[in-house]
This record gives sequence, structure tokens and C-alpha cells, in this order.
Amino acid sequence: MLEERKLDDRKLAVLRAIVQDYVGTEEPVGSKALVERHNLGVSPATVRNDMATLEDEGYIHQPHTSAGRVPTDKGYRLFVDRLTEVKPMSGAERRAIGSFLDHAVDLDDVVARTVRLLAQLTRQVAVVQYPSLSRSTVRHVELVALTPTRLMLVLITDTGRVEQRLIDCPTAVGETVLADLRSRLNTRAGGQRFVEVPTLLQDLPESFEREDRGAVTAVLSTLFEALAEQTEERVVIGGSANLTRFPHDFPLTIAPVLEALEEQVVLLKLLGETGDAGMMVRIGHENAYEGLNSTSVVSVGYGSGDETVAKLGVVGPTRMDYPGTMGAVRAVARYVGQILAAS
Amino acid sequence: MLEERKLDDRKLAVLRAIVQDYVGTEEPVGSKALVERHNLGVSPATVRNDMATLEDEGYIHQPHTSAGRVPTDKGYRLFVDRLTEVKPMSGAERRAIGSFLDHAVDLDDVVARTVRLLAQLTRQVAVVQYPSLSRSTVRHVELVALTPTRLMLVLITDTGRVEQRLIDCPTAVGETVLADLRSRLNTRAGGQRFVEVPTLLQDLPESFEREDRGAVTAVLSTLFEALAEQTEERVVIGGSANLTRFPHDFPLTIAPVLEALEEQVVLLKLLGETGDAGMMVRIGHENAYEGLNSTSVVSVGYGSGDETVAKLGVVGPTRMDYPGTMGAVRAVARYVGQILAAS
DNA sequence: CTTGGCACTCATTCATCCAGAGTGCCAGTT
DNA sequence: AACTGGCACTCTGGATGAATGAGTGCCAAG
Repeated sequence: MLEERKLDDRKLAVLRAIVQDYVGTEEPVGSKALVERHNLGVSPATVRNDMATLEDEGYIHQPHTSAGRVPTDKGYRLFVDRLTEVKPMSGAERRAIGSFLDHAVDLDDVVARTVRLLAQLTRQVAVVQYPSLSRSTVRHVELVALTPTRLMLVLITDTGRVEQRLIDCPTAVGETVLADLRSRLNTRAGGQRFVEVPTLLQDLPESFEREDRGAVTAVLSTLFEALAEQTEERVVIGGSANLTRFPHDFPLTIAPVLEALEEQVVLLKLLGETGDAGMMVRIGHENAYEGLNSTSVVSVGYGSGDETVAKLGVVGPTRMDYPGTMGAVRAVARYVGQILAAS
Repeated sequence: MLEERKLDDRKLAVLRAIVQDYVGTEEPVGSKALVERHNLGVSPATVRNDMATLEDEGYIHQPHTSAGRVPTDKGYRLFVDRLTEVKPMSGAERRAIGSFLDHAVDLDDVVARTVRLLAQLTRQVAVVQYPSLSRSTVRHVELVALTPTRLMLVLITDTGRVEQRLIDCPTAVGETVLADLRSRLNTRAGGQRFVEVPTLLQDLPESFEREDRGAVTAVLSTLFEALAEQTEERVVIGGSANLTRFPHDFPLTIAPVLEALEEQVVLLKLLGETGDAGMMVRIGHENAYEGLNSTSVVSVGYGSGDETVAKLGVVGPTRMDYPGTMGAVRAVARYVGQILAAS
């Protein structure tokens, strides 16, 4: 509050112009070039005064005396928060996204195509988390008796995944018991979220005859195990070659980024910080992970309907086209959500 | 043959020395430095003559007049083939490999640790293929009639994987036919390798009544499909940050390499070229994929027992320490094989 | 066949210089 | 009070050029 009193509209316009120019040219931008390219309606000298203020406040920075100014992380932050809007994709771009993703044949393919597409659209490194199934629900549970003491459990999730397990029962299970168990499993667990299923089913053995409880327990523990495994999280990346498009800060900054990108844990944490609603932009030092201190991360959740099942985003230099990147990330996330909802 | 008549032992020694020095210093090596660092027992002038011959024959190359010499791909090839031995890992290194891999808890972990380890040992980019299941065998095939025209096929592999498919038959299938089919499937396909199953079963429909053949064919094609999917191959990479250790040829050569590493297809092809027995070294332009023309690939198969179930290797600059890299790759492959055999 | 000598070539390095972009400050104008 | 034009100053980046030195090819002699 106190600080911002000093920043009138024109100073903000100057900051916006600086960010835009710098993102375009990748070179420090001076007062003269600024008034030429943007009609600010004032002279370079005035802009210089504004720039001095902006520098005092820490929004821009001078690499060395008598060079132009470069936005700081703080400057980008202000730019993203207050000086710009997410740039929507053009109709043509949206159609391209659609037709590219529509050809996906299964979940793996959706993710693979998404990461590719995002990398191409933004010309940066794309990061896509596999739909976490902890929010997923159970569509159907099937039990098949292979032999009297050997069952097969088939779990079908609402995202269309099928998982099957073999179960060795301590005692033989009759056909009627099996049918009973099958129907109870589905009425109680069907449509429920994975995480809730164990709670909902824990007292199930009690409603069976004593001699069948061992078998029921075996089935349940196998089911819980399968559910737990389905929530395993995974991240895929793409377009890492785009890192080389910044010959500027080389290779000082690229190596740690590559390392970070190989660490599933780091990526999951990174994406995990994204709120369930809305887009997250982490600029430079705002990233907890040190190797990403000179990069920005734009990420957003996606999912079918209004539920977030996973996150996706891009990693690029702090000097990135924020409006465009945010637009691309949002558009892709929405489209992936639609695909998941449809299938 | 004809060419090599010109290369006496000393010339070969000179080539060896050039390769060794160049790998160490990353700088073109001249005649004087050569005689100083290796006791060749002759004067620089003599070495110069030898170098001229070597250059005529295409084994070394001069970046510009009055610079030292650099080995060509052909030179490295000769070096690898005839001038050096695989350098065995030291005892300490072998123990380190063992203790690192021994802590793996499951297959995913083995692969993840292997790729990490290989990247660290060689300080290059490691590539590890998941054990291919094309060598796996069928343990059991189960057929369950859900409705008269709807069957469920369950495939169990010797690695414990279970795959299940629904089949819609064109005609109803009687219980006796089903039992017959089930038993024939298991006697013929049980214990057999995936790849051989289609051949073994292709004439199966003929031994059934005409009206059941449609159903049998449907079952078979579903089974073949499931088998094919189980052999899906996957490759993981690690240590891509090591690419940045060569600020020399930057970023001209790094971008295509990163692109190649993201292409599963390219990597699978690359590793696929490795013979089942023995190590493969592909130097520079020997790599079919253009983006890898300035890199060398050292790869070898690994597996439990004497069977190769997959390949692993590293990608690095042509100017790499071949003996050391080959030693590391071989040692890791052997150890992974042992782990797989034990589990 | 080997060697020492020698003239020659070039990349690299360093210092110097110049041009240009950009700044901060100040005094004058609106 | 805010803006502007002018001015002196700073500093980078590119160009120029000379010195350096590593390295070569060739030749005549051992």
C-alpha cells in the first residue's frame, strides 16, 4: 500500500512497456526506445524519472550503469498480477488444440499428446501430471471365481482404467456368497472416491457368515491395495530442447533445470503447489526449488467437470510471454478436461 | 587391408596417444605435446610424419592449419576396435554398484536406480530399456462366459502380470466348446513365449466345428492383441544435465540430442540395434539418427541368465573415454542381470 | 627411416579505440 | 509541480591491429 502510492498510472504503463519490450527483444530496454515503440505521450526524460522510481522500488534493475533496464522478479509479479490479462487463444489455435488432442486413443496417449502440444504452443518445457486417481471414483468392481479358492478382482475406474488382481482365499467361496459380495461391493463403493472406499467397506466382513469372513477380508485388502496403487502419481515432461533457445544464460542455468526436470519428486511438489482453482504463476525466486530460481512456472489444474484431477504447466525463463503462456496453458488444460470428461 | 599396410605399430601408437590426450584435454593435440606426454621414443618430427599419414588415411583431422590434430569418427572406431581394452571397474566401484542396486525394492526401482547410477558413473546421459516381456511366457489363459456370446479372457504371464479382456462372440458358445478351447489354449500356449503363441495357435479354428470357428477366431485375435500389448517397450533416461558439461559445441548439438532423447521411438531403435551378445559402440555418424551424429552411443544387452531381456547404455560426445565408459556400462549391465535373476 | 632446423600459417590474446546507447542531473518552460 | 530539452558522463560492444606461440610441412643431413 505504502509503496504503491508512489506508482501512478503512467509508471505502471512504463513498467508494462518495459516487460513487453524486454520479453520481445531479450535486451535491456532504454528510455528512448520505449517512447518510440509505445506512445506514452511523454518525453524520454520523463520516462527516465519514472524508471528511476521503479528501480528504487525494486521493480526493474540495471545490469550496469548506462544500460537499459530489465524487469526484476518483483516487476514481473506486478505485471502478471495487475498489468495484463491472460491472452485467449485464437480460434485457429483452439481448433488446432482440439484436433490434435481428439485423436488420442487412450489415457497414455492423451498425456503424451498434451505434453507435446503444450511444449509446441509455448515453445517451452511442458510438464503434465498423470491424472491422479485419488479423486477418481470406482465405476465397477467385478469378482470372478477362477477356482473355488482363487478369485479374480477387476477394478474399473471412472477414468476408464482397468486393474485386475488375483486373490487366493483361505476358504472356498460359494457362488451365492460371491454374488452377494459382488453386489454389496458395487452398491457401497460404486461411484465413491478411492480414498473413501476403505472407510465405507471396513465393516463389510461382519455382515457375512463367520466361515466366509476370511475370504471377504482377503478380497477387501486386495481391493484396497489396488486402489492405493492407482493413486500413484507420475509426471511427464516434453520439449526440454526448448531450453536451448536461451543462449543467454548458458549453461549456468540450464543444467540445474534439467536436473530438476528429472526429479519426479521436485516436479510433483512444484505442481502440487498449484491451487485447485485458478492458475499459478511462480516467478524466479518464488520457486522453492533452487535450480528453478531463474525460471518461471505457469501451472493450472485440470480435470473432468469441475474437479481437479491433476496439474499441468510449463517451465520457462522468467523473461517469458506471460499472457500468451498463461493463455496456452489454460486452453490446453480446459481441453484436456473435456477429453477426460467425454471418455 | 590395403590401407592398413601403411599403418605400422608406431603410427597406431600415435593414434592411440592422440585419442587419449584429446579425450583428456578436449583440445587438438600437437606433435610436441605428444612426445612429451607419451614416451614414444622418437622425435616430434617423426610423429609429424606419422600424423600426416594418419590424416591422409582419414583417422585424424586438422581443424585448421597450424592447429593440432583431432581424431575423426574413423579414428575413434579404430581406437575402439584395435587399440584399447574395456577398462574393468575397480573393486570399490563394483561394490558401490552392488550396494546401490541391491537396495531396489521392485522392478521400477531397479530401472530408476540403474539409470541414475549409470549416469553418475559415466557422467553422461544414461538410457535404460525396461525389461521387455517379449521373452516372457504364458502361464495361464482363462476363459469365463459372462453371457453366452460374451466371454472374458484372462491372461496370466510368468512375470505375474494379469491382463483381462472382454470378447463379443458372433455366435453363442457352448460350455463344452468353451472347456475344450480353454484346455487347448493352455496345452498349446502354456509356457510358450509371447512371440511364438500366434504361430502355435493359428490353425486352432480348423479343429473346431464350423459354427464355432467365428467365436474361436475372436478369442484368438483378442489374445494376440493382449500379448502384443504386454510386450510394449519403454525407455527411461537420466543424467541429461550431463549434456551441459560440453560447453564446446553449444547449443548447436545439444538441442537435437535432447529432442532425440524425448523420442521413445528413436531410443528404442537405437538400443534395438545392439546385438544380443556383446557391446555395441556407435560413433558419431555411425548413428542412423541425425541428431546423434556428433555423439557416441555405448550400449549392451542385459538379462537374467544368458538371455537378453533388454538393453541399456549411455549417450555421450564422440570425444568420450571409451574404455572407461564401456567398463561402466558392462559392469552395470551385469549387475542388473544378477538382480533380475535373483528376484 | 629418422631427425634437427627453418620458414610459414593462423588462432588466440590483449590493448586500444570508437561509436552508440543510455543515464542522471539541472535549468528552463508550461 | 510536472514535464522537457540539453548536456556531460559512463559503460558496453565491436573493430582494429600487433604480438604471441603452438603447430605444421618440408628439406637436407645423419
